[in-house]
Amino acid sequence: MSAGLLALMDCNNFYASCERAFDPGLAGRPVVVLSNNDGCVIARSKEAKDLGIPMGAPEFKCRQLFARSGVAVFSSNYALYGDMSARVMATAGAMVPRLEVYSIDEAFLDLAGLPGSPDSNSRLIMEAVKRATGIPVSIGVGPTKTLAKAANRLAKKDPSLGGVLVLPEGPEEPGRAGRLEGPGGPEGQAREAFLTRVEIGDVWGVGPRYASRLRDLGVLTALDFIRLPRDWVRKKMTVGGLHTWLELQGTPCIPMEAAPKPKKSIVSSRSFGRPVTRLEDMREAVSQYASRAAGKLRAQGGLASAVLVWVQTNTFIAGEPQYSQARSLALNPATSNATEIVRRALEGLTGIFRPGFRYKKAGVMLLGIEAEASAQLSLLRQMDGLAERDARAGQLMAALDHVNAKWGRETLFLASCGVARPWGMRQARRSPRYTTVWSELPVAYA
DNA sequence: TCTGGGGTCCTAGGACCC
DNA sequence: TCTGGGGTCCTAGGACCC
Repeated sequence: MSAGLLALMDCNNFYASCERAFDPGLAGRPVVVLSNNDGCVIARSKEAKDLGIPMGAPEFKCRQLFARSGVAVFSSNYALYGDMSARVMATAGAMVPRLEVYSIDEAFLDLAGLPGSPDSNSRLIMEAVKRATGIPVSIGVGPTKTLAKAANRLAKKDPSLGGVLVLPEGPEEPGRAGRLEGPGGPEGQAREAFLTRVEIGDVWGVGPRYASRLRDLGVLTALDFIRLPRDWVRKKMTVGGLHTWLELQGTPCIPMEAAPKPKKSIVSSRSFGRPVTRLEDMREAVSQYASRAAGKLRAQGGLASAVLVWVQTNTFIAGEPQYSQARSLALNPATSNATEIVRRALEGLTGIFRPGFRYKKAGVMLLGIEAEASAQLSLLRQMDGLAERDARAGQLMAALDHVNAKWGRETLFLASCGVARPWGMRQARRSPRYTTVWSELPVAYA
């Protein structure tokens, strides 16, 4: 049995590829997708990267280049991307014994026990996903998650690999030839050659802070990194760094997760489309965020025991008066009831809102989340007859979720969230929600 | 000269991920 | 004028307890 044969599948330029999947006219054209409020570039097709458009570049600084070079520009369309992601995951998941969704555009795949070589299996998966969804993916395979990530990175960088890179299994694999040969054997040499090609900043688990500190010490590649003394890594980079160090050498430290873990905190926050100055508008926005957070909480079957609300002005604008403040309030008993969570969030807002500022952003966070199933039933509440009220609130929320699942987000919503929403996001160039809203289905006819 | 030795809980801050 | 929105984990240090 070959333990630890892991693949990382990563969608290429995912958001840009989603836009392209429904609009063949975009083939070969540079495509970029903007963040919420159309603020900055968060996804680029290959053609857009070749134009030198950097990740995270503010839209207003690129506007001329976009126009000059015929770049197709989209507001982000998470309804579309989330649904396309589910289709990609379902397609790949049907072909492997286990799949762990790691992010909207990435999954770890367990390839152990499949007939055929890892390379041919990876290519079959790549083709199946492309056929079913139109989304191109790259796949890296290795004995640990960190090595699979690194292999994936190289598979994307080096076009000659055709989107797939399989690393040799390492000397650490018990009972394998590599172990007998030691690090100097052919597999050990191949591994070293590979690690030399992985820049230190590209290693999963090494962020900008550590990367810069390591470069100062002359550690430029993954190979340099694994040659550092174990104790130094443990001391300077804590256990996380040590896991990275071990995983790069073929020792698995980060296991596959069967099911996504329930969130311990849930955040809903947005920058406003234009500055908010009036309390009424702020109350609508906070209502909206609190009720979105409550919806996410119910979706994972949780109850929150506290809600944190915060507001802030635009820290980018020098010379304008700045203000930011947060307040947290207990939810007792813990609840997922949107009306109750909104009520408490608005209470908190009343305490922190100061007139005379141009607010840029607000948010709501749910904390102290426990599983609904394990929630304690308060004897006191039952005796008070409050249990009945709780049950009715629960039915109301279930009805709300049901209607919105069936007919689309926000078919039903709390009146306190407002209707006109002058503070709402800028989304000037959103594509249709092709796959999740009936009226926006793509049209195909002769 | 001497100034114990653990535990637990909480918070803030720093690092990372997408 | 204009710069996203989510998350997690680890550690150090303080408060408090015996």
